Amino acid sequence: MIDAAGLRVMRAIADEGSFTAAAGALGYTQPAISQMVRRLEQRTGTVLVERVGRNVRLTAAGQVLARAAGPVLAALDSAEEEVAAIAGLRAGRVRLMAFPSASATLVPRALSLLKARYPDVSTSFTEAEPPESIAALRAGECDLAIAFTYEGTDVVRGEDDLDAFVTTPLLEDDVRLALPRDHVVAERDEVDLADLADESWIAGCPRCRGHLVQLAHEAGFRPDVAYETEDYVAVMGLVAEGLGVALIPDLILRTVQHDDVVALPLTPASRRTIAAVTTPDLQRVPAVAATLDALVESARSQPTSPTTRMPEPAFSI
Amino acid sequence: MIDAAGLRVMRAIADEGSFTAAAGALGYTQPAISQMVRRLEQRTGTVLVERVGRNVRLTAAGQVLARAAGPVLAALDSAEEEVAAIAGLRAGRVRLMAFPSASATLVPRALSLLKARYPDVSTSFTEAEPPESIAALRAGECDLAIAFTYEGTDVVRGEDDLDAFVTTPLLEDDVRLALPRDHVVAERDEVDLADLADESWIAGCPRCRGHLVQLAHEAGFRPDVAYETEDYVAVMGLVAEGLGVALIPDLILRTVQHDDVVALPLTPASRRTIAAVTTPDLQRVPAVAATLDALVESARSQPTSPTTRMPEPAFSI
DNA sequence: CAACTCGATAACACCCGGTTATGGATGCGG
DNA sequence: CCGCATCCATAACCGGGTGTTATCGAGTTG
Repeated sequence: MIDAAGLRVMRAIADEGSFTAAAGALGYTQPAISQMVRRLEQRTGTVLVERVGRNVRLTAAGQVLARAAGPVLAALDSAEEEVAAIAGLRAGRVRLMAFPSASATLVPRALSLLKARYPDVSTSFTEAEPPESIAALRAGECDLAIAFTYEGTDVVRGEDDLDAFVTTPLLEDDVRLALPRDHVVAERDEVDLADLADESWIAGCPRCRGHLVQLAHEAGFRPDVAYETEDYVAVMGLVAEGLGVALIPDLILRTVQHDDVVALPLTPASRRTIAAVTTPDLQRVPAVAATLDALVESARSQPTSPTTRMPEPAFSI
Repeated sequence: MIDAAGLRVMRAIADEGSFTAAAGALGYTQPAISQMVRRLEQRTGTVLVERVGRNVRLTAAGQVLARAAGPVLAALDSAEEEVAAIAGLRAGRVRLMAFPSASATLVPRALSLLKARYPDVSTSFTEAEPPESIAALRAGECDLAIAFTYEGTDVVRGEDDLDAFVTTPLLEDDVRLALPRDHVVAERDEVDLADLADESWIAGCPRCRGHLVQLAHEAGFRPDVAYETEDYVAVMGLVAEGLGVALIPDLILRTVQHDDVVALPLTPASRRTIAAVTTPDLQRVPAVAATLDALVESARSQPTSPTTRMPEPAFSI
């Protein structure tokens, strides 16, 4: 019934003492004020201003409205400012989820970039493997998920919600074979998986294990998975001790090294794609977009090994 | 930029969890909400709701608006209620001014009537003779003035602002001649002013004195004004002691009596009109209108003497 | 899989809320 | 005392904000 514009006008009249002056203060013309007051008066059914000679004066009811204007307009302005802050990246929040090996490299750099640019955007970060992070994204518990997929398969499984998500490729990461330095094939430049059909295998996360089984299947054998751990430091230790061989993404080798372990490229090459996933809506949230930018930049500045390269020019947003 | 309607919509969405439900709660249709949100989003330049599957969820910015809605709308409602209270006579204020003899009779009864009907309308009352009360009315220091005028002249002098004021006649009050009981003409039923040309006169307020001089002039003499006082009790005392004669409005004789004084009708009759004066604007203020009604009623219920009668049916409002 | 329901969109209508142009009234100053 | 400046009111007009109905596509559910 009564809106912010009305209050603004009443306050201006109270402050300025005349319709014309109020109009000037608000950037309106005088008739606009005149009509606004008339509308307000017939809406409230009360006289709001007393026309006295050439000027006007507020009645008791008019003063009530003029007095109410302060708090209301202040609250409105502050709400607007808060939203503008979010829009202008002077505020906002991004909830990020990433799988462990991204947490070690991509994410810290990206968050640091973001912090440098928009110190007032707050970020929260949770480690989660792709399936859970996508679920969290769908549930609205997360704004940006960093997931990976092995060649061929899609980042987001279940083609049902194809454009419910938008994925931005960040890195392509070669999968290498880790084996003890004293292994017979450790001398080679590259290695065929079939040559290791009889080895004991060490598998990582469930999806990585699935990928291993898949690759082995293509090479014509079923791998003997003797150990399973998601901790790649442990994997390296196991490999170094000669307890087995493992597939390890190149990105991890950037942070986890072991003198007694060599990591060879595979033939045929296998590769996983690391991508940021969000929803079309969230992607338009400034803080999310900024984080995405930071992630892309962080990925671009990763030390590139010969086998880890940038993905195709990202399917543009 | 952002108005109350927008906040109301955002809050409804937050409360109801869907556009359709929000529309229902607000009495709108669903597309109205849909478009409102879109407008808000392009005004703020920010995503406010996240479309997730079939439902929607507010983004951080959207939550800011939904949260801001509470205080703002509450303040708006309370302002509206306050104005409605004034309109509905559950609040409001009337500043009344009246000349002394009205203060004694008309006003107390009117204020008592008003208080009984609208206990929450507050009244203030100041005694003032007509010229000052009209000035106060013009200056906005008073909402309702009770003035009187002697026959012929207008209540509001200065015909310049004819319809700047609106006057409501309340009573017609005969002017009588007060003289000592033992005076030679005290036996008559009525008296001609010319018969008292040689008396000493006692004058009241400046205007009353002016009226006396005027009447005497018409009767063909200049009155010898020996005493001047605005206190009618004193006037009666002076008359009783035979120090002079006086013109006294009948209304005053209702409250001020003296056994040794008789008050006779004049020929030709002289009469003053007592009227309430306000401005057209103020007359439409409920509390003022209610006070005016009470005054009219109070006047109607005054004990009527044969010479004090109701005025012509009031020139309608 | 069908049905229901939700949101988006298009097309349309209305009136709110601004504009310009003009007139009447007030108050001031020569 | 009479213009003149100024203030408010009003008329006419206009754009667009804000609602409507109708329809469609898509997600959830039995």
